[in-house]
Amino acid sequence: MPRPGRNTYGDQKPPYSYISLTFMAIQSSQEKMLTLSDIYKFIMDRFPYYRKNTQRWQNSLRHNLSFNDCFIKIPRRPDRPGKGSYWTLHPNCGDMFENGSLLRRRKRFKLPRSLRRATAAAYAELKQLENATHNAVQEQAKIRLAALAAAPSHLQTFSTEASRTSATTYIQPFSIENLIAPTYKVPSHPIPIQGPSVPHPVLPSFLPSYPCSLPCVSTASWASPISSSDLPFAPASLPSGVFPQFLNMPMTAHTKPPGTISLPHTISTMTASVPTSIPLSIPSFSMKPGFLPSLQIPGLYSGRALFGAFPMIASSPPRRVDSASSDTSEKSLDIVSDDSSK
DNA sequence: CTCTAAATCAATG
DNA sequence: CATTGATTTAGAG
Repeated sequence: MPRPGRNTYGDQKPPYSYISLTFMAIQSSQEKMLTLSDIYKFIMDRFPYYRKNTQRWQNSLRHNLSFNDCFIKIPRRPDRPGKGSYWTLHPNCGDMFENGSLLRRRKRFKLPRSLRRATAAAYAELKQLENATHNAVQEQAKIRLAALAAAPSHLQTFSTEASRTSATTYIQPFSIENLIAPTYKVPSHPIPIQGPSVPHPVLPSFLPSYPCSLPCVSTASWASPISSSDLPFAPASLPSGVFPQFLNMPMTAHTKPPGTISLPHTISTMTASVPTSIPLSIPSFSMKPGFLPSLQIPGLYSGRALFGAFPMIASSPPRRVDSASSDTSEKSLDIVSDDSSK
């Protein structure tokens, strides 16, 4: 009995349907999600039969992707450009081949009309989110550039009383670094986001795992421009019980532009409440000037702010907050800083 | 054999 | 690349 995984069919046609092949390809991937060309490659790598007549079977495969509800199209992230969407498996289609036959299923996996519409709506929503997020980033860039042209007085409202009275706090008050990544102390309460707001859609429970950023605009502070002892983040709101796989997943912090910082930390705990919140533990790490950090947790889908973690600077001066009253109310936060001294 | 999933061809966006 | 329809092929019971 041939098993999927090792190719022993030579030039003979493997006894798998296109659905099976696609299923295998997506399952084999780390993120359970592949582009069309990735799927092509998986099949052609494993089964020499499909190295010929590509036009024919690839057209059939595309037909299958569109036709079968068990395949869901996921939009690309803006930070992962390329052609084509990602394809993933509907989480409820796992028992499609429960009878063992990968050739023909007992029954087609078909979604009710309403769910098909919901899937399409979620897809549209995600694309909208990408746009909104991009717009938010652009807006922030404008605001910060405008701040560069103007006096930096309102930036100082982010700083503490002590730093405002200290002439040495801003060594280069007009530097890009101070505008893009200004030194400021964030109080125990989250900074209200001003300017363009990012939509906060409901997470469809049927959407699959997906690496994403978390909406992390919240309490945190860091020093500019080089080293940081804390990273801005908030407990992430997640649907409960849907994605157990994000436990112990590595996290990375993305900067824009450019680059990625790998955080040697994983999500260790997860409460069971609804919505689930994840206490994140993040050590100190260095950031270069000009960053827009965001947390990335592979394996977790969230249709929320794709660049939600960067600190927003309000176009109008926010009310000043005194960091001295640092009685933190964020009990779910679990910040681990190996830089105990600031 | 019947039923219907799967494959194929192909038009269209 | 993606969607959809029409049509044929073929697996399962």
